Amino acid sequence: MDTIVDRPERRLLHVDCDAFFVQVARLEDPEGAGKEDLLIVGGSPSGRGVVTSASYAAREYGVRSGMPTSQALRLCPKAVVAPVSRDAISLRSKAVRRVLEDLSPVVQAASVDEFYLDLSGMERLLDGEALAVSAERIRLRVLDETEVSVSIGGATQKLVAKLAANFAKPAGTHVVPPGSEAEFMRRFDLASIPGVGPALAKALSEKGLVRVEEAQRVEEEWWEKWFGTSRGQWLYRRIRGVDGSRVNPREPRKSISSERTFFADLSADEDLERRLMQLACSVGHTVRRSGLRARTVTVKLRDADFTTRQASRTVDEPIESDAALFRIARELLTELRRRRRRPARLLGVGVTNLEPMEGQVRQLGLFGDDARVESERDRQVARAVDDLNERFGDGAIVPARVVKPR
DNA sequence: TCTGGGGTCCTAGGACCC
DNA sequence: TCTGGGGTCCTAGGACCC
Repeated sequence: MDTIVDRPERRLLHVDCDAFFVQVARLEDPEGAGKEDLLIVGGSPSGRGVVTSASYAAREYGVRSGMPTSQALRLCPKAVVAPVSRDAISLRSKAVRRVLEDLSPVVQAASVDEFYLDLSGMERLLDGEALAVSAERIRLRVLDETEVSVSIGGATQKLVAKLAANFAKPAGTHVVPPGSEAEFMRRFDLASIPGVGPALAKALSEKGLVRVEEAQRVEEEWWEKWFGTSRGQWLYRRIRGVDGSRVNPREPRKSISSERTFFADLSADEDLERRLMQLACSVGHTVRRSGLRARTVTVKLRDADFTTRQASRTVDEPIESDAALFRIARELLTELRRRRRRPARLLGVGVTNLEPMEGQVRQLGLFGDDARVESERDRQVARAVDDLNERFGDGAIVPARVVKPR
């Protein structure tokens, strides 16, 4: 149960990095792309990319993250599109997190650029410091130690703290006092509430509801009638700024995946299988590096017409090797292609049903190693490849051929 | 205008077990 | 002959977030 009843006046902060990818691009390349006022980060190498993050100047032209880069450049032709390395993103993100962990007992990383802090119970330690003062102190400390500009929202609820941080952007703080959550919510459109996406926003506007203010006047029974008990109640609470969820420091990873949109659509099975192999190896590597094994493999296929399908299979014993991953993935891909055969735009491999690798006792095969999904040799090969890649750099070792079916 | 890549969570039907 | 209900797991799809 995730509902808080015993502490109605929690002191929560939401720390949100301002245009994070743009900031990191500037820090990484201050003399080059970093100098551009109109800067867009994004666009995958496929050339079919979308905007990951746009500078505030570019946003004035209507550029938004998630927008196709081509469209962004039509809106803002003078903008410069730059890439930013994942390592740089990850290092900066960790740096911000370390500072926050120094300042707060409970820190949850909600994504690379968002963190929740719970300062409840620290009143005495902070000498009765007002939450707004704490927020500003933390903002300055992060900026000073990491060069990353953040905005911070404070409230009794995560949902409200997050909206308050958005409200304070850029480089600001905003605290919503206990008891004024519902009032604070009234300034927003329903579509800006986290959890209300395009589909739900459309359903709401078809009922004539666009503003939170209007929605707050609708009685609870109507919400339940329209959206069912659970979803209806969820909405009724949410538009009043109540979500009750806790700040959770560490949640175990539930899935690992890798997918690629091709530069040009692929039709040949051999081409798809080669890409599938690369994806399986990438996922396998992450699985092993994380000290995990997986029981369910999923293949995702997006056809040229953007129809997206997936197929998955669960095996009895968790696997970790590229070879086993690939064998299952290939069967799933074959099945998907049998059902519908179009040029493929995107291919993905993912695993779920993750289990920790350590402390696992491998059962001895009832039918011997050959009948198993994954053999001891498969695992040894995978580890050897990991070792070599670690020594000579990722990607130094690639499979010489497609592994034969068993 | 033509839609990335990494995730989480929810729903719903069917299999299977008790 | 027709007919239970609850729980768990698997699969597929979809909404949503950054």
